[in-house]
Parts: sequence; structure tokens; C-alpha cells
Amino acid sequence: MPRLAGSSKLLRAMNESAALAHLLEPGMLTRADLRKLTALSTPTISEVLRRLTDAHLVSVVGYNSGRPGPNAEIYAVNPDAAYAAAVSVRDIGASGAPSVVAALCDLTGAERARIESRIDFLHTDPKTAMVDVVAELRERSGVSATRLSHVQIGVAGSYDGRAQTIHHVDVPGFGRPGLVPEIADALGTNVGVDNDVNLAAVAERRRGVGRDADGFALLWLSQEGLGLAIDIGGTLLRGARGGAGEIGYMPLYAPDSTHRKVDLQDLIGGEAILALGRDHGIAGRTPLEIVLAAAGDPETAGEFFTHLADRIAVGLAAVIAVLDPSLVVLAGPVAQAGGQILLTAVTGALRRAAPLESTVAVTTIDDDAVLLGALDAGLTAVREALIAAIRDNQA
Amino acid sequence: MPRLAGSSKLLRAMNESAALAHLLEPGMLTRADLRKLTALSTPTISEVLRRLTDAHLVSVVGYNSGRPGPNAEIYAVNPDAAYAAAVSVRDIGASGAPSVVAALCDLTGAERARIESRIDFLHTDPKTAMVDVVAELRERSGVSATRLSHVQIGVAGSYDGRAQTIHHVDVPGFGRPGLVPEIADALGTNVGVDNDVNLAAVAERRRGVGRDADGFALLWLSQEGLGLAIDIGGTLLRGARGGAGEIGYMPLYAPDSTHRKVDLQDLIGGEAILALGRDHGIAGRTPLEIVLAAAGDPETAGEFFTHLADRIAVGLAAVIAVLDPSLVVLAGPVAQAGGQILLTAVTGALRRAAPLESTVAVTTIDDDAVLLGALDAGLTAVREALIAAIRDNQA
DNA sequence: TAATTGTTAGACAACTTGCCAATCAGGAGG
DNA sequence: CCTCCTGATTGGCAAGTTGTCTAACAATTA
Repeated sequence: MPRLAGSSKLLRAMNESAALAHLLEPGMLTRADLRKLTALSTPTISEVLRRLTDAHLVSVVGYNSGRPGPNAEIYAVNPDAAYAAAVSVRDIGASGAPSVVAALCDLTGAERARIESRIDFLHTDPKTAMVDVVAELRERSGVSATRLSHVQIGVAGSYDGRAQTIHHVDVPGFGRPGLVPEIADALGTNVGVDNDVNLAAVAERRRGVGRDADGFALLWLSQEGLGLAIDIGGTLLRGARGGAGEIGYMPLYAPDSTHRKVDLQDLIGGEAILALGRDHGIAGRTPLEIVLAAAGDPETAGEFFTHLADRIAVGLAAVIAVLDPSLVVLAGPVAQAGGQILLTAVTGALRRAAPLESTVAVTTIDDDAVLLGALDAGLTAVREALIAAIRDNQA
Repeated sequence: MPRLAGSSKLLRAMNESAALAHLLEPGMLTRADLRKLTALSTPTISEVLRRLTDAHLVSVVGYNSGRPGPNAEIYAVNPDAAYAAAVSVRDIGASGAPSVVAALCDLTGAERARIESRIDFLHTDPKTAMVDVVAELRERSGVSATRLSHVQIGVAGSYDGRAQTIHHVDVPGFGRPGLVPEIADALGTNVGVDNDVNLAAVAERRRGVGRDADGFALLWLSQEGLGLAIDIGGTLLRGARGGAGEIGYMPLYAPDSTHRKVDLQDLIGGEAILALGRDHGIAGRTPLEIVLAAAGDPETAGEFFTHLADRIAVGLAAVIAVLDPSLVVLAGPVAQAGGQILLTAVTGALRRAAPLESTVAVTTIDDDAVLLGALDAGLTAVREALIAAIRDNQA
């Protein structure tokens, strides 16, 4: 595919990139390992490593012992070569949960700082909020501004990468056109924005049940709403204007037009779960409380989850018919609360409703999936930037 | 991305590949053109072209005149360097239309032969049928077996590339596991199989309204059934088992459970169109006849197409919610018969039903879209094989 | 002693720069 | 109108540069 042409300089750049790439996917590698991985000769590997260490990108972290001969040097990427930060922004809601969660990690992915705070975006400008949060992250972890190369923002809304604008956001101020470039400018780093559900899918791909899947669809059920993320071989499907997966607005077919227009949000959104809970006599003020209560009450649980699963299957059947994913992941606070009971219910409902069989699973991520996914996304952005920089600076 | 490493041989291979790739996307190029495209120096370009001509992959096709200096040689890819064939297989049906349409083209895409025939697969083994058809194509065009490097088969069914098996086929015999490798073995070429709708989308991408789209969804409405193809930046989304886009089986939500289970096929499949025609008093024995009759009868047409469009919008709304395509293409014989009237009706219906706005268009391909798409797909396979062969033979 | 690590030296392959001859278009002069 | 000169372009050749590979070697450890 890459119809790339060039001279020996390109060759060197490629070889360095390849070595760095192998060292980045968490590897403590000796020269011999790299020789096998890249099929380069010993002198070349030595030269490449010399350059990378000179650039402070990799360093010797240990020595291999126990085998005949000199102890081989073990190389690893320098954790402090670059950092990535992630900020997860969500609507405050009634729950009083923190509206901003942020973290910073080094090049190996180790988390160095985390902040949770309640910012009222009705009275705070998004740009200054982002700048302040990132500044505090840097302060707490002692990271200089120059070494922080990417900030990944996650927000509930669809991000139009072409227009660099966030659509369908509930959080005040974030819909303003031109905001993202402004933030990038103020931060002095690269800034990525993505849908929160998409970022949760990134986390699921790297650390969750999606690790070995060649693709999956992730249905996110939260207090506020629902969303879908589509992972195809590790890359996310975003759609023309970032609107892919906005299935909350998916209209449902009603044969007799006397019914008012129904969409999927009406079926499995927060309000719908509240109503469904009431119908089954389950107490709870929020959707999450209801699902938790149902999961803890085996008697009524079955009925409740069967009905909920039938509704979920309505949406998933359409998704499966269109995408044929090998795996469907249920995630988000509500789905996580439903746990195994919900999983078996949905599996059964899908077997009845969907023509193609897909494996269904519940997320295995306990931590804040959106934040972790944002960290992961930021990290890969940093790594690709490093590799590309090496490829270009010398070409 | 390609963390490729190597030595000078790789470099030469890459440069030759790059030059060939530029010559393949239909280009009559001089050395100077290639210099600008590849950023290589004159001696290198000369050497590369010398090798490519020695391999009979490219040749001088003319001379550039009118400018000062010697007339520059114009190079182009040798049309006879390799050939691709395409076979479109469809169920015979009641129409008596040919069940097999096949064509063969050279490396530039020029069609050299085309065959239409009626093969009754109840009494003919698919393998021998394919071999015979390809043999006749070769005979008519005078192409030797060694130069035919790829045969692309299109069939109404989902192809599982991993298991190399065709699922959900109506044509007898084609569902047999192991058939595709057998055909490839008998033909002695590479064989690709794909869904007919997917191939129509390939044609739409290369020669139709999808040419400049960064992605589109193509809804195929034919006499027999319906299908969806999803193009994302030029690559087709096939799903885990090739089942992506099988929206005929997409179940529709019926609020009151007294209704029997309805799927999209029941709404806009052939039978449904027949029934809809009857309801509107439109005569016709086949769905195509009905739509043609409706399109020719302005009085009842409006009503008919409005109702049909409403139903189409039901399916498309789900697709749009999941994928957010920038363009939706209506294709297939039925959609083509509906033409502009259907287009405006669907556009209106979608504006009412779908939350995201997508442009809708009708296919602009008059010829057999599936066959043309199969040719295109086969051609790109041949080209990529050529490029890869150059890249590998010398690496 | 044998195996392994990492360095050094020389050879090889491929690309680039710089130079040169050959070629063609256009304009000036006879 | 014909001829010749100028300028631009094409393509080839030689020398130089860059980068990798093979091979030999010193050093180290079980």
C-alpha cells in the first residue's frame, strides 16, 4: 500500500521507526530480540540503538544473565520521553458525580496522576477549564510542558473531526465551533477529541474483552443515555460527521401510525429503565439504582431483565444485521450493574431476535473505562507521533 | 504504520513498486512526471523503468512533442501483462434472465470479452461451470491461461473469507464448503468471492456516484431481495463472517406483540413490492414491472412511491443511525427503475425519519453493476499482486 | 571449552549530484 | 522563405555519498 519511494535516508528512518515501534509495544528487548523482529543485522541494530539512546528515546534497563557469553543489554523505551494526558468530561447530572476526570501517563502507559473535580461549565469556559486541569496534572506529576505531547478529551457527543467541532453535546460550552483548535493552541500540544463511548471501546480493545476480537460493537448503557461504538480491526468507525453509533435516535418501526414516533432512547434510555422498574415494582430513584436493586433481588430480577433484554435486543439486532460483528460488548454503568444476569438475558433475547449469531459479553473493565480509553488513545497518538517524527526528521 | 525494515534491496523494490503503482492508476507518464511523483532522481527513474520494461510490465507508448528539447518518452503499463476475469452468478428466477454473466479485462481495465449464458445449477456443478465459463472467456479474447491471474466471482450471498465458504446462497451448489479453494485449484488462478451487492458498491466507488465520497452505504433493491453494502473510505465492510449488510433479515420492532415478527424483507422485498403495487392498483407480474409501471403513471406514482419510500426509510434510518454515512446510494434494478421519483420520495421520507442528514443519490451505472464491480475488484487484486510481487521477488 | 555478545573493517548495493551530448522549438538575420 | 543560433529539455555517464551486510575478532560467562 505505501507507495513510498526514497533513498538510503528513508531506509534508515524506516529501520529506526521499526525498532522503536517494537520497543514501544511494551517490550524489554535485547539486541538479539530486535534482530529477530526486524531481520536486520547486528551492526545495524547497534547503530539504530545508539541513535535512539542518544535521542533519549530508549535506554538500557538491565542485563540478561544466565546464559553463556556477556550479559546482553536489555533495552526499553524511556518512560519520560513523552507523556499523554486524558480528560473525561461529562454532564453533572443529578448524581453529583465529578464532572471532570483527568489523568496523565508516561510513554509506557503508567498512570502518573489523576484528578477528579466538579466543574460547573455553566460558569466556566471550557478552554480555561481544560488548561487548568492539564496544568494541575502536570504539576502533580512534575511533568514539564514540553514533554506533554498529546491531550485526549472525551465527551458525550459526536466529534466531527473534519470541522473540528463537537455536535450533540450536553455539557455547556463544548459545542462552540472553533473550540478545539483554541484548546490545542492554549495547551501547546496536540489535542484529540472523541466520543466517550468510542474511548470506552478503545479501553475495551486494549484491556478488556475486545482484546483478541477482530472487531466488536460496544453498546454503552449509562444513566443519561446510550451509545454505540464500532471497532473494526482496532480502528473505530466514526462516520461522516462523527455521528456513527448515535443509535439513541434510531427510529423504530411502528406498523400502525397511531403510535407516536418511538426511538431506541425511548426503549432503553434512562427514563425507560425508570418506567420499566416501576412496572416491576422495583424501587430506585435512578436507573442505576433500579438495575442494582433488580440484580440484588432474584425474584423479580428475571422478569425485569428479560423485558430489558428484549428491548436491548431490538437495537442490537439492527446493529448486528448491518455490521455482523463477531462480538458484542455490553458496557457502561447500567450494563455493568446488570452483570451476568443481564448478559444471559440479552444472549437469549438475541438468539430469538437476530438472524446472525454474535457472541455477547459484558465489559471487564472496573475502572473508569472512558478515562482509560482516553489515556490509551492519547498514548497511541504520542507513539505514532514519535515514530512519524523519526521517520520524517531524517528523511 | 508499516513497521518494515530492510536493506537496499527493499529500497529498490519499494521504488519500483511506487513507480508501477503510479503507472497503474491510469497514467501515461514521462520520466519527468515520475520524478515529480516519486521524488526520485533521474538515473534512478531510468533504472526503474529499464527494469519494468525488461519485465514487460510497462512500455513506451508515445513521445511527447511540442516542447523544446528531445521528445520525452511516454510510458504506460502494458495492457497484456495480466488479465482479470469476473463472473457474476445469480439465481435464475422467473424472469429467464441469464444466470451467469462473465467478462474479462486487461490490466488497463479494457473489457476484452463478455459472455451471458443460462446455466442451470441444479444440473451443473459450480466448479465445472466456472472453469468452462473462464475457458470460454480466455478463448474469445485469446488470452493464455498463465496471464490470467485473478478471477472474481460475485454471488448473492455472504462470503466468509476466513472459512472460504459462501453462506446464505440461493444458487444451488454454491454453499458447499471447500468449493472456493477447489475452483481456485481448477482454474490455477487466484479466486476472489464476494457478495454481489458489495461488488456493485465497488463499481459505484470507481465509476458511479461514490467516486468522490469518503464513504457511502449502498442499498440494493432487486427483484429477489435487498442488500446493503458499506464502503468506508474505499474499503468494504464485510463483518465477521461476511454477513454485514444482510439487512433483509433485520427484525423490525413491533410495539404490540400481537403482530407477527416482521423484518425488512417483508417491507421492501419483492413480495412486499408486489403487494404494495396491488394496493395501489398498479399492474405488473414482477416487482420490476410494477415499479416501471408506477414510474410511467404519474397519477398513482406519487402515492406509491411515497409509501415505498417510507418503508425504505425505515431501513435506512437504522443504517444511518449506526453508520452515519455521508452518502446513501440507491441501486439495483428496482431502485434504478424508480429513478428520480423514488429518489425525491426517499429523500423526503428520510428527512422525516432519520436524525442525521445524509445525501441520497441514485446509481449512475447503466451497465451490469455487479459485473463491472467484479471486474474492478479483480483488477485491483491483480494490480496489488503485481506490486507485491515486485516488492517481494527482489526483497 | 564452547557459546554468546558487541565492535570493527571491508565490501556491496542503491541512490544522488554534477556534467555532458543530443535533440527540438522558436526567433533573428540573410 | 530558408538558415542558423539560442535556450530549454531529455537522457546517459561517472564520481561520490549513504547505509547495510558479511566476516573476523575481542571479550565475557556457564
